[in-house]
Amino acid sequence: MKLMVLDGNSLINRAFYGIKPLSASDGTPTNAVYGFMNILLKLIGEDLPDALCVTFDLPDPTFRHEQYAEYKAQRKPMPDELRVQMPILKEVLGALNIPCVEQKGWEADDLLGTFAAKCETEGWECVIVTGDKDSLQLVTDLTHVKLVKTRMGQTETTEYTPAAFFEEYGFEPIKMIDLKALMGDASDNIPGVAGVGEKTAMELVQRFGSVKEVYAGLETLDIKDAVRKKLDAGREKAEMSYMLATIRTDAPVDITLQDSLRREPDNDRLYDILKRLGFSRLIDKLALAPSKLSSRAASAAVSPEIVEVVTHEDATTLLDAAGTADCVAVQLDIDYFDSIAVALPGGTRSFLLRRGSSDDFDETSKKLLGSGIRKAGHDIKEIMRACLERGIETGGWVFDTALAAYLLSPTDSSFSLPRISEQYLGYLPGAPVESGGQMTMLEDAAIPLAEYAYAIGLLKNTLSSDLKEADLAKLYDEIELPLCEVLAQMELCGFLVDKGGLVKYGEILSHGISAVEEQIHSLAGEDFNINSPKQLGTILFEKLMLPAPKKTKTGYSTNIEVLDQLVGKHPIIGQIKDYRELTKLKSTYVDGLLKVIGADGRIHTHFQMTVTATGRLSSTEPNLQNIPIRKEIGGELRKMFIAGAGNVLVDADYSQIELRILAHIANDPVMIAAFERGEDIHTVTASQVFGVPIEEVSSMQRGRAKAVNFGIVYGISAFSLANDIGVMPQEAKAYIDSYFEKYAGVREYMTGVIENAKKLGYVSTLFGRRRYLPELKSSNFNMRSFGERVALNMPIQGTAADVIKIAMVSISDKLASSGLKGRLILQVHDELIAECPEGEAEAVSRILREEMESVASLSVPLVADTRVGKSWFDAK
DNA sequence: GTGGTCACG
DNA sequence: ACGTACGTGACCACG
Repeated sequence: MKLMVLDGNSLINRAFYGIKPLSASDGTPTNAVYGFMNILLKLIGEDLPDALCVTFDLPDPTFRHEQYAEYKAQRKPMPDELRVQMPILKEVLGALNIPCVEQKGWEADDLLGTFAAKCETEGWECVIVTGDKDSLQLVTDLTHVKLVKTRMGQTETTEYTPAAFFEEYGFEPIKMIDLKALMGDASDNIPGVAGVGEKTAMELVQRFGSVKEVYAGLETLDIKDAVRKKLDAGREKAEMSYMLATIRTDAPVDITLQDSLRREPDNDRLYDILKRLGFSRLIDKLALAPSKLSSRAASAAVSPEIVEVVTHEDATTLLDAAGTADCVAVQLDIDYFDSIAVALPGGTRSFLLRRGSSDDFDETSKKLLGSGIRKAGHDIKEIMRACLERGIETGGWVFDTALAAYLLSPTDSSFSLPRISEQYLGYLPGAPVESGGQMTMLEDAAIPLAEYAYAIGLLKNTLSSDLKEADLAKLYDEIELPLCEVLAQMELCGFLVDKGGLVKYGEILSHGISAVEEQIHSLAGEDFNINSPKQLGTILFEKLMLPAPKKTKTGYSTNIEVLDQLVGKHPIIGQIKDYRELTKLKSTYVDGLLKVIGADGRIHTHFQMTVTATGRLSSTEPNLQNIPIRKEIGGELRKMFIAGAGNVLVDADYSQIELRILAHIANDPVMIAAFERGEDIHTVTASQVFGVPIEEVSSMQRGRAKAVNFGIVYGISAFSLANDIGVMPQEAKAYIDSYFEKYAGVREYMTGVIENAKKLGYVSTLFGRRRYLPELKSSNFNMRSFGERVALNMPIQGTAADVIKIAMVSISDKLASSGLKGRLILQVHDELIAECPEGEAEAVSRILREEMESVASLSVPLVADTRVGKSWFDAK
């Protein structure tokens, strides 16, 4: 049997400080409860305990440690945002049927120790979960401690067994008491021996075993005189500290091990609480359904009446109404085009048409999708693509609920229709319907569609007024919505691939891989899976005894940084680097791309419009935005991306768009002047930072200046810059200081943008795109620093994203209106690729360049370079 | 499903 | 004193 006992106070504290602020719709802070739940569920999943309980301490300073009561009183009080979450957590635990243990006057450690002792008596295993190292003294063969850390919202645990503890500390767990008796512990008000700190205490315990033995041999043992003196003076304090540091195991808790055996949660109650807290992902994860009561209550007010359109006459009536309406809401099944639902504005009904049961289904749906009817939909780019693929003409899409929700808050985790409907309307469409009661004539599968259409109609109202309120309407109407069709066309077009060439290239790679693999295995003296970081780590750092410079939480790190440090120490390293490079190319690119070449020989990526936090697009299935180019062998791959017969590719990319945007936003005269004169910005920066004339900048200096420029865009820190360019942090700091001295406008921008973001709670781009930054309010240093870096970066990266999106829309218009055959086929953040007949190359190049450069008039010129070629390799 | 690794801007 | 660049997606191993 296994008991898991969680240190409630410690864990909720960790969660509170480690997780960005979250709140329920009524404003109640919820981050600590959320974090606690995640830790709890993760650990239960990992450890599968038979019994569970959570301890909470209610310290009563007069009961124990009375001498130090005054220190306790000075402890920082719990922040209000955390205090209000304590009862909520207990409520959740109650619904989970997990017992909470509180005992006035007893500290968390004593309660944990008491449970551990109970387990030891019964022969149960015990896992103590806490964020506090104090309880490590409880570790035995039966009792393990899992130490929880939260980093960047991620929770990590380290399990301490007696062996793991010994490896780290060099003595047995129980000797923790001796350690603390000597070094003391300010947070627990244990004085320790004055003048003895961690280092000395560790050494004493490791060498002599215990406080007792140290004092027994104080005169004779080999101890530095200075230390001996301090120990002698602190004898009494040490004895008292030993007592204070010893965790007690006799707290009078009235919960038995039997009481803590796991029981089924009270699902209805749990659902209601989690819903109130807005923890929808948790609800999904726990597969909780609304209880019958709350389901009816939540949806009764807004569920539409579903009307099936059967006769020709029904259809005509609907089409007439839709044609005169300002905007109708439409949802359809884009996989089969078998059903389509329509909701009229202001109505309470949702109309459903289905192939097979509606007369003239094809005819009617065609009219509904046509440009004569103004429509709102969810993810209209996907709908447009689906229509284009089937040769169905479509138009009249004037609202997209997914895009609207994305613009309002791009960092939300999902923009699925039910999610945003629940978020903005409190209505969950497509929820399982109670069977029995009123019989419905409709198949269950069709009901969600009708409810979705209805939700889209309601959402349009809410979201469009929210967009106006947040000054996002222009961005939405003039950039995002028009872009949908551009992207749908690009996806439809696709990128032609030389399949035969790709296969051959794959074969060459395979030969290379076999050869390298063989060499690696022979150098290692055994066969193993080189792709397994675990096995590779064992070979490198245990068998070959190479120095392991870095560890990950699961083992040795074997990433490229580590390997680079080991180059020259063993011939296997270079081979492993080659192996990695070759297998990456083979599996991700050659095999991966071959899998997604369409019947037309072209690759049709999917552009995601609602994924990134900054407004960029992303590309999936496959990702065409990360095709290799930096290394020679990978660049070969771009030769396989080609133009069709008689066509060429036109590649246009912005030059230094992010730094130009920075120059504009920061209104920095030095940087603006450099761009106006058309100078190489990295060289200019080097000249500024290193104080040498432009002509004398060395390539090393230019390289470092380039890293500084990148760093500025990302929200720089001396540490990371140093790491990046391989200098000492002081040196990196000197570069940054010098940079800010020369580019004073940039410095002002950096401080100003953060200040402003703290005031407003968000940052925005030149075109008004927003990103909210709750991290800035975090009391956790790392979290807050992250928020500050994002505040610096998002306006730059996001403005660049806006700029190229605008260019895409105008290029697409211009290409069509000038009667050219050329079409855009790909976007890679600052680069656009078009395909056109050879004869159009010049005209298309000019359109790309001109439209890209004239998107906005900034205080620096926007510059785009174009090239023409038969393959992506040639055109770049 | 998650973490490590590595491809891109 | 804290631990460190910004934004993505795909593949593999492993639990």
